[in-house]
Amino acid sequence: MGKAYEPKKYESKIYQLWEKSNFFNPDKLPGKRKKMYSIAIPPPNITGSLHMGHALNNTIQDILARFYRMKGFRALWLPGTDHAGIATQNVVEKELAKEGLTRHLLGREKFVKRVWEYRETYGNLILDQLKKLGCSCDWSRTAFTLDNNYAHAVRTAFVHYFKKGYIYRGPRIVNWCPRCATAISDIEIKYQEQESKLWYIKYPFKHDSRNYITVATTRPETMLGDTAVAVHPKDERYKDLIGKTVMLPIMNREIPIISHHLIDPEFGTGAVKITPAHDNADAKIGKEKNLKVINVIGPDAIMTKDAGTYAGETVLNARQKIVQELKTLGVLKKEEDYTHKLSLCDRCGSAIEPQISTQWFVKMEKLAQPAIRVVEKDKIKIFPKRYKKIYCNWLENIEDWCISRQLWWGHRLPVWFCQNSGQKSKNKCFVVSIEKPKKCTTCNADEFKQSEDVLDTWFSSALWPFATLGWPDKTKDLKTYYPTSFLSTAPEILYLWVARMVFSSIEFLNKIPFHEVYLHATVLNIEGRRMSKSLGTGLDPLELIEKYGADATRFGLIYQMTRDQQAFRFDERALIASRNFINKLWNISRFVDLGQDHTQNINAKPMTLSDAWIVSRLNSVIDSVTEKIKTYELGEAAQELYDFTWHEFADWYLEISKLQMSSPSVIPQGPSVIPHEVRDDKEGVRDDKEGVRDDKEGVRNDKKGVIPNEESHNTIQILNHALTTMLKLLHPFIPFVTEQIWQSTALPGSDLLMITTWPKPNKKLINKKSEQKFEIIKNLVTEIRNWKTNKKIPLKQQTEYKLKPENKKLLTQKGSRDLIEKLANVTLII
RNA sequence: GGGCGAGUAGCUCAAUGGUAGAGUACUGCGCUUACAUCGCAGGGGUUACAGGUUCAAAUCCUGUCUCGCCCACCA
Repeated sequence: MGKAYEPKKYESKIYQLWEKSNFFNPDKLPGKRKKMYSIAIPPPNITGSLHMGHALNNTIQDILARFYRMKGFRALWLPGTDHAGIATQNVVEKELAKEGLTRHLLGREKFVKRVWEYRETYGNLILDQLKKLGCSCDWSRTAFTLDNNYAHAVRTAFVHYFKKGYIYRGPRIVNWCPRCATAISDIEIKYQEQESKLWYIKYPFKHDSRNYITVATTRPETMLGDTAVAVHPKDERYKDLIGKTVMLPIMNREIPIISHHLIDPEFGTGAVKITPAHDNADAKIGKEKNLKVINVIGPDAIMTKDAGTYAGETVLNARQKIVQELKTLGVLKKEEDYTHKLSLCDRCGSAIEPQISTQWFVKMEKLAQPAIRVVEKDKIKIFPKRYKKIYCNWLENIEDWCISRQLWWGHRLPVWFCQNSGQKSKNKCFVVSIEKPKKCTTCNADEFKQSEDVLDTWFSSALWPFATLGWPDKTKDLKTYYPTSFLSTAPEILYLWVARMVFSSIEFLNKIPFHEVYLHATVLNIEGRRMSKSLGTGLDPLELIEKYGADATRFGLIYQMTRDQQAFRFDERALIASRNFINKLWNISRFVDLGQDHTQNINAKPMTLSDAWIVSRLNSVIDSVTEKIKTYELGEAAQELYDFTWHEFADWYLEISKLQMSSPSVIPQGPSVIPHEVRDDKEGVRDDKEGVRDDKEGVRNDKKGVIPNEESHNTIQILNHALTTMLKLLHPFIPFVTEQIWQSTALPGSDLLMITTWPKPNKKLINKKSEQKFEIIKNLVTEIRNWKTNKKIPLKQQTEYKLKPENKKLLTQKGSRDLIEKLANVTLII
């Protein structure tokens, strides 16, 4: 073993050793293992590369998987990737753009083929990166959301919902990019501040054309499609006008004045023109109030025939001309300078034109109820607790889920439109079925065309925990590992993903998908900004692994985190500290040099006060760390292990062990410090120190090559036992170095540390009295050293120290005087 | 705009209502045969601000300020 631990030298070798063992596959684990533990990984996008959030989240999962594996569970951590519709399609489109191509030029079939090629090349990169991090996933079960069997699960789910009447088709307003000729999602929109005008327009009352209500708008051209004017129900100015009608200028259409709580009385005049066809908010109000939808802007951003005299104009031309006409008509009250956020297509920069189109929906009301109940009743526990309320609130106010997307990459809807039927419109009669139907029972058609739409990516990921185990088939895996035990993920996908898995699982399997959910902290950079590639505020975990090693990266991340945190600023200095800690552990091991078969249970008995103290502390730490991992207090557990290993075991016991192994007589002795339970061994109590001291004459301070006396031998056993225990406790956090230490000292044929048994605390050995007595000695030693430092006496220099009278009583413990004198290099004057 | 969280040592974070701790940085000494990625010792905090409850407040309550995260339909 080298003086310093070198991660690069060992990490890949150790990982290979684990993989070769097959123990990542729970079915290959030794022993009976009746209890199951399973985690479905939040599948990263195939376009993704590991970022700090992944590093944190997967470290958390690996800690849990390794912990329960060592606890004797059949632990499954099932890995995989998500096809990630929009994200992946965009990435490939950008690639195409570099070649001067577009997906439209390529055509759907070739484009999809191209995306599959992309997936073959890059799709598993992120999984390889997880291996670098040390993740103990069962790679033999790796899943992908577009696998054939997964696709079957997706279609099964769709058909199920449809047959139950939960899926329907309907109009819906979407963000439409006129140039790309597609609907795009909210996340594909970028916003740009723009200097513009706010136009105030008078809408005269029908029966009193001299009076009017004034509305304010940034988009006067949409007024051609207005079907109402809305005010806030409690707005005193307009209260009496609700229900009256006004005449829409230019179009001379009679439209009602309605009320709606979404209207902000503070904005403009407090009265808003409602254009359900071309505005998101208006569409919602329109739907609620059953307003007519009039399309005045076409998908090409040209005014439609319903725009009357403005038909055929571009949006901007129409706007200018309409403002002119309003002036002429004398209904333009005023125009104001106004800066507003313009929605632009992220890809091409065109202005978004909201459009009504036909989409598919899942009715949420009945699905949401049981999903709320299982969380309310803590059948599924969410950590941190505060997210429970947030989750329930969202589901209580949930709207129907739009599941169709006009993309090419994804699961096409299992909807088959009848082609040769008597129906005039080809899209009116259709069959919903898993496979292409032979005949339509409604219209007798026998030619079909599958829907061009694909499903929202989250529709397929909602099935992840059970589809990956083989659902809808009743597989052995499903029976064995479902429901899963634990889900760890980022808080921002609580709605998008977690909630949807819950109701899907209840709907399809009548089971919860997982027992506990942990929403981990967001990793911020040191300035407190979200780590993001596009902002350039991210750190690359792989570079950190390269620099500090995988263990230090893991430990440093976990060490900075506490369970209920919402976010923390990532500090690279924590990784340096972790690297140093790992090196410390390495060197502790070099000193202790397990040197014997540590796979055997070592029965070390505390013989001295120091022994009793360290053994007591060790057992407390086992107990506490075990509890903390179970309740996801991983940062707290890491800190406790750090402190114990370094500042108790290494700083104190290791130093004392040197004394115990060289001249045991200096050690505080005595039956009083040894718990009764462990004194049954005849070695446990010694009464003839003098004799032993004589025996020790000439013995080197080197435990190798000497015949150890009882105490020295016992000290070695305690060192061994403590180190063995620490390695086990630390293994889930820093698996590589602990396994390497284990391997470099294990006998041939012994187990991997990865599958050794998790330590159990021996509560009989937790001895608070010994701990207190030892604390006194520690404090006294520190006090004397401090005195020496202040007196500028080198610590090594032997000197006399006059004990303060109040401290004399502290020396009642046999041998404690000798220990203090040795540790502080003083001769006590009492 | 709504919801949530956070403001504690120079920096990153801890602390069931009871003497405010750690890592890092800093200062002094030390290459003591596991480790200088180290050891020993030390300095450093009116716990954002203002009130209140209490024998006792970093902690509980109210308000203010600042920052962050999530959600959202400001025409």
